[in-house]
Amino acid sequence: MIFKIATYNANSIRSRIPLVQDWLSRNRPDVLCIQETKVQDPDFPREAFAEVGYNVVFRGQKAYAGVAIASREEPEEVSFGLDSEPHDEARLIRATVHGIPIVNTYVPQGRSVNSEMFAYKLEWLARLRDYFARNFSPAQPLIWCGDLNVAPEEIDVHNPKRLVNHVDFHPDARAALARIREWGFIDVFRRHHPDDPGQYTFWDYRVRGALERNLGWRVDHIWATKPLAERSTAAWIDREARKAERPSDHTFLVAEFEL
DNA sequence: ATGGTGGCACCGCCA
Repeated sequence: MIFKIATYNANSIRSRIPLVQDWLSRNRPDVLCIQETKVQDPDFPREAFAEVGYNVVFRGQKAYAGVAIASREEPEEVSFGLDSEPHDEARLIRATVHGIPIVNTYVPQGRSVNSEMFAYKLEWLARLRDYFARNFSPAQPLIWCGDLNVAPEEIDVHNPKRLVNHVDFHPDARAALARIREWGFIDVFRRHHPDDPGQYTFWDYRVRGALERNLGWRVDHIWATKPLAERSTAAWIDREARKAERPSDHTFLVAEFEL
């Protein structure tokens, strides 16, 4: 079978219900990982997912962060948060779907390089590496996806020289991400698009004409351990979804695997 | 040029 997984930073799931329902109906992925749901669990619009044939598990809070995994099959082994303090349950959700463990994260953005929040981001990535090492093996199938809030390489931002002190492209953030990659992940999108510049998943609302001028960032990712990455058959960014009515500032990233 | 837009909170915070 072809196993199709997608990731999407919704920037409020309640604001994005029509867009997400339409996208799920047209694309029918096995799994959609969502970040920045921005809703407390009792108010999560689970019925909107059921209407288009999806189960959904989630953990959120008021106003910020929040993660969810929607899937056609019932998810197994669902858990929330890191395995060290603070758990940050609204930033990490894990589930097994069709036998494949999936970790969906909304990595802390970090605000500015000199802030405590940036130090927290770097610690968070280091703790996430430990989480993978304690709970999984790079020899087993595993998908890590989500808004990782890091553009890994120069090719992944529109102006690498100017953005070097941005929290999503700072050398320390890139090094922290590389440490996790070295544990045993392959960047599935890049595997299918080597040396293909201008492939972005996020265009800042605040930059005038950002999408048209392609002033974007590739900060949303689908990574897989080697045994699974070797089975990936395609990966693409759905740029059209960023042109929808009331779009998120991010768009959908999709990958397919032959299982 | 320390803005701009968008979302959700509530009268600012986060991205």
